[in-house]
Amino acid sequence: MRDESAFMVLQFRHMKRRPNPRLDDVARAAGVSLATASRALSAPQLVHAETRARVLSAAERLSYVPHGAARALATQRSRTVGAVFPPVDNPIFASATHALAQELAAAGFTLLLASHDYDPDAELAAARALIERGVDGMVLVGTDHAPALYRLLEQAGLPFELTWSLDPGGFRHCVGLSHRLASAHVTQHLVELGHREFAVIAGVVRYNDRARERLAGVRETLAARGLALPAERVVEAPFSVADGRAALGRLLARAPGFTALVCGNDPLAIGAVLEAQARSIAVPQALSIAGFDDVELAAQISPGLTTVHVPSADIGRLAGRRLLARLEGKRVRRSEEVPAPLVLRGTTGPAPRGA
Amino acid sequence: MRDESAFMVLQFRHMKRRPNPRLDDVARAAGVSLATASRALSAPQLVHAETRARVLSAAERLSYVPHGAARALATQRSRTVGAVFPPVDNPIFASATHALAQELAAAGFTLLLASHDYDPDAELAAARALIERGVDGMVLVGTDHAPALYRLLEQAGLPFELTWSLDPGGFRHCVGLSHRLASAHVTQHLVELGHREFAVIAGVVRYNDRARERLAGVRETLAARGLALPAERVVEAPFSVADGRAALGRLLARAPGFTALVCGNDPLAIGAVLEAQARSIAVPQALSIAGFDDVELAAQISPGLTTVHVPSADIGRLAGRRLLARLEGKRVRRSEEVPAPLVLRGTTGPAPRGA
DNA sequence: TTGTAGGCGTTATCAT
DNA sequence: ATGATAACGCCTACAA
Repeated sequence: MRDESAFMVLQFRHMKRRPNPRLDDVARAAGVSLATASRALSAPQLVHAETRARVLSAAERLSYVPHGAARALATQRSRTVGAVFPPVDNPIFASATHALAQELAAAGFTLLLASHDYDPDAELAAARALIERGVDGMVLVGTDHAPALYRLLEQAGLPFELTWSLDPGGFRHCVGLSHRLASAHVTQHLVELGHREFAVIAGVVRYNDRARERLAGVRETLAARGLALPAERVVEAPFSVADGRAALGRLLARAPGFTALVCGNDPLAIGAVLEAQARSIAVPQALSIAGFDDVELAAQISPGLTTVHVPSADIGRLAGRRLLARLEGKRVRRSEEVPAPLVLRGTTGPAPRGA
Repeated sequence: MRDESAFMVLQFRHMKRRPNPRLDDVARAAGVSLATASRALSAPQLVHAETRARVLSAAERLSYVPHGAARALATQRSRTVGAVFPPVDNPIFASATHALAQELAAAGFTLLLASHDYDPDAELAAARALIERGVDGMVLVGTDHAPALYRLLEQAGLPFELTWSLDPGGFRHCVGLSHRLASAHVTQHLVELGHREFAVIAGVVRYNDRARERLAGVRETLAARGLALPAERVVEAPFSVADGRAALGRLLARAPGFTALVCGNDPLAIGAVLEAQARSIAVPQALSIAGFDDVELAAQISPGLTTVHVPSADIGRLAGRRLLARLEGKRVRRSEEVPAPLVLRGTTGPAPRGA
């Protein structure tokens, strides 16, 4: 029972707003018990239609807002899902975040979002914060995570989905693609165009299985054909168009003579295209360039960027859908692969004859 | 040792569905009362160093995780902030989201994120969901919100920050800039370059005060100079490079003869530049083009895009910082303006002589 | 410095 | 169909 006198004192002393109405107040206003009011709102079928109407109108009149923490404490579920993403300002993660949030909202769930800068410790800390907040499930990106994070999730019994990548062990829930395979397809395509001299601008591979696998895909494919990929022909660069430009500059200074350039992501590739054009290197006549991700701009620059289409919004949506299904006790297949087709546009072409 | 305890816990869970340890368990393991354990964790200075150490190690050993909902219920604060953003996949919002999340995390707060597609009703619903989750504060974008949303926030006594825009009434907390003024600067710059025939690709102005104000800035400036801006010279387009390309096409078909094109945002402007180049319209010799936002790519295309620099990450960071300050009872100035300088690059130049 | 006990706002298990 | 009443896990006066 609330202490009305304390409430009055507050009124007089600080002119404080009256506290938000509780279910208790709604019940009283509707002339029913607390229990009935609760049922009327969260299990309407259990209550007489007329009573229910009285409760609902009372709630409306008082502009009652349920208290999530109290509900969470009583039910032991928060209707909340956590996601910890590397820089959310990477456009591909941004669209996944949006899709995930929408998918969750449609089911009455809310997204708790944390981000970090490709730092496993920061990721662990962020995840811990989300778990304390009582998220019912979690979405992570890729498979490179601190062992302590996996332990934490498993000990807490929290369902989680890995995204973008497929779990190599195959026993964790994930929705993504084989970056190695897709990258191999790109490389293969260039080999078939007659290219023999390759260079690579890889994303930063540390703590990033996607970047690592993409690079491995190039390496494997070239090795299988007996083609060399000397160390000077491989540079790592962070994620931006400017980095792509600079990286191409470094490659050209260090080990010119390549006719095909495979990039770890689209911004890097677009940067490389811009830099090549600025140096009057004809793309694709003198240099073929391929990217990865298929961001919007890839189709808009000219020539259009050959790349791998990664359905990032779908990944976010699917991760949400799968998590929601699991929370309802449904079973989903452990590993879900999304299609990641090679998209051929204008930046790749036959190797120049003289090469 | 650490591995050992993890192993033991797993063993235990296997044999018996042990619920997660509560503070109670920690207290018992440390041989202190529940209250002391609580203080040791959330008000360490109130507890004897040695006792504190015992509690902390017990918590560690049991891998205790505080129950956020219970804590929130008891303290009436969730250490959580909500943000409801229009499509988070817009890169400018993405970087703000990232910065906001980081700023909050540094203070031990977590971000609840919801997004919508420029629909005030969806926004209202999303905000309501966040409020139910007990957020301590809220971040909104712009000033175009359902009156019911403002009522809701004020009734709940929730502190909130409007971002990107400045509140015209000047009495709501906000951190942003005058889109009208910045847009006027862009227009002014083009007028000074001798342009007299203008066209505009505006963002969709419905439910979007930023787009509306930017358009108004162009209109006002031209009107003040006695320059016309006929209706056929203004098109609205959603947010994308492809839309920018198409929009320029429409303008050229409908009312050619303009020498200056002001765009509501950078993707639209970049699309226009690409389309002009595809049509062999020299930029800026035959057509000057200006954007708004200064996304990364603006500086990378050639010629570089003249635009207004909007410090979106700063906006996110500041919104977080201001909200946190207010939650600590500090006062912040109601309206905080961020600098939004005009950035002159290569897409704008003197009007062609013959025009 | 530490312990005891009441309360935070719901849900859920009982009766009725 | 409805009502009374324990939980739920933690915080925090108040007492010792």
